[in-house]
Amino acid sequence: MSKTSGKSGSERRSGCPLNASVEMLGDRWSLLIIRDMMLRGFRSYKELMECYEGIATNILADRLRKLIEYGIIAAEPDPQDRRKVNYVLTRKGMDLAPVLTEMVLWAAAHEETGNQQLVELMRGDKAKFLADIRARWERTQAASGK
Amino acid sequence: MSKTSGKSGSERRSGCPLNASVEMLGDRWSLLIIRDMMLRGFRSYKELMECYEGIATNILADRLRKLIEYGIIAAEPDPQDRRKVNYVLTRKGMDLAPVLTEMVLWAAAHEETGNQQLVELMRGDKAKFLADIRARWERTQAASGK
DNA sequence: CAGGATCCGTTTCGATACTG
DNA sequence: CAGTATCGAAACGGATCCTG
Repeated sequence: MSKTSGKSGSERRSGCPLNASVEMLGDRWSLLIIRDMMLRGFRSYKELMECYEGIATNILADRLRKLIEYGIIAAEPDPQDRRKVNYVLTRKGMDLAPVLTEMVLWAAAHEETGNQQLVELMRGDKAKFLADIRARWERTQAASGK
Repeated sequence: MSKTSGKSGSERRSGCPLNASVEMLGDRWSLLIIRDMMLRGFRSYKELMECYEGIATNILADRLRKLIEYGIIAAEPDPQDRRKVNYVLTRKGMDLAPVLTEMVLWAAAHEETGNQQLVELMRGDKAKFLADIRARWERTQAASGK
């Protein structure tokens, strides 16, 4: 569908750093989903759904699908309950941690914001903060048998 | 506009860091506009327009208006040619430099990307890179009489 | 000519209802 | 619980027109 003018932007704008990534991250939900998986440890559709009550079921499903397609998250069966699906960050997704951190710090500096503890944690020792969440991620990777 | 259901998300999702900011940055163009103003020194409607040939005039105008409204950029008359308008980053906008930098580095690590020189510059000494672009910005501020 | 505003067809989003 | 189907609303993109 949609062959009105051939290329709808993505192809035209490639070659410059960021253009392709914005294609994925440049929407209202993706960054929030990644943030909550990274910083709050969310893993299931339900957790994400309840968090932002505003999101529609189909939108959440769609964003999760696209994030998977893009290699930022992966869906894997829950080790305890094989019927359940857990969404986990891939390494590529975890590598977004510095971006998210800088964004939270920016937001904290320029907007009213909640969760000052988290902000302080980031601001105090950014490198340590990043190392810590990465280490936690490594452990979950090991736990899930990867 | 858009008063279909009273509160369209922003109010419901406040309190958590990032929610409000994503409202502004979470779209396909805003981050690219900021990047080009910050990293490539773009200042005019025309420069931006020609850069991403894909963007429609009304969309660019709309994004510029919203970025101004949000305090990320400002419009001021060109000192040489009073008919022209220059768009410049505010301090709040410049403070996005670390975010942009991390994003570019992420994109460079995980996507094919152009402009490797820029990436190398960032990766080599991130702090110096950030200090440099901020210093350049300070100079333009001084030059425009602010 | 730069910097938009307006109109219009197309694409995407989002709320609700519904389903395995 | 974890989504899919549907359908109206909003955003987008392109072309054109307006204004200083």
